[in-house]
Amino acid sequence: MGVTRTEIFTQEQNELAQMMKALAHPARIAIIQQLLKSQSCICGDLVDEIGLAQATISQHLRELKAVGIIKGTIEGTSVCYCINEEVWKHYSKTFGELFKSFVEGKSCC
Amino acid sequence: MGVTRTEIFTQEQNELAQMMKALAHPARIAIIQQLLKSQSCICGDLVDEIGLAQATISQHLRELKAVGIIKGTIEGTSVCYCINEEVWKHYSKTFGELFKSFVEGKSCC
DNA sequence: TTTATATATCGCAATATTACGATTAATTAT
DNA sequence: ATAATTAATCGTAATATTGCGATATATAAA
Repeated sequence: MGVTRTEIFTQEQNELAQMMKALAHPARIAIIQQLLKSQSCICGDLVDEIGLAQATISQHLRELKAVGIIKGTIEGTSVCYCINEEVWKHYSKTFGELFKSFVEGKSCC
Repeated sequence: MGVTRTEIFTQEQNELAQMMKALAHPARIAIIQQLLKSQSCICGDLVDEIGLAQATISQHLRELKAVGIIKGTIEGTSVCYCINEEVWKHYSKTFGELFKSFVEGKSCC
């Protein structure tokens, strides 16, 4: 009990859920929004702009990196993060397909 | 420690995160997919098709209902669930806007 | 009224997430 | 070499989520 039973779901369902989960925290949304605006992509700037501890931001960055949605490049003593275009497009397409699969007026109640 | 610090984020960021969270579980994705296919929308059928206990499915249904993405109608002794069109469109639009705000080739690393 | 059926809720155990201080590791500047 | 700077990781506490059996609730059938 207490563990998500991924084995009973399809790969697609698990992947969709994982994608959603990666963005299911306001700090991670904030990070993504910053990177989309594409000004400061330096980790330290993200720490300043979002009001969480450095360790916490680093943890959120790791989660986003784990699903591939961002990538980081070391620049001297700091790290520059940005959106991984390829993965971002994949997310965009997958989410888009889910939402467009809704057929207007088909609701039964 | 251990509580999401919603107070330091914008309403938009919190709302986006909450929307993602509602769909951040394969069982809830599976439920939504079933309702999109719009055959069996009866709770009991969902329990049969997804392999989780009745209590667990009921809990996931409650979470989806809590964010308004589905609605349930009592039909005799059973309950018919379906997508809430209005809320679904709102989700679709909000997610769409986030993803289309990505500017091609702007990544700095 | 009694019984059967369907769903929601309660209570609990297992696990996961969030946050942060402290520390480590790696690079740059002195 | 040493100190300063930046980010990752460790360890831990607080809280949230997941799953399910048991029970409650509500309607329908007998």
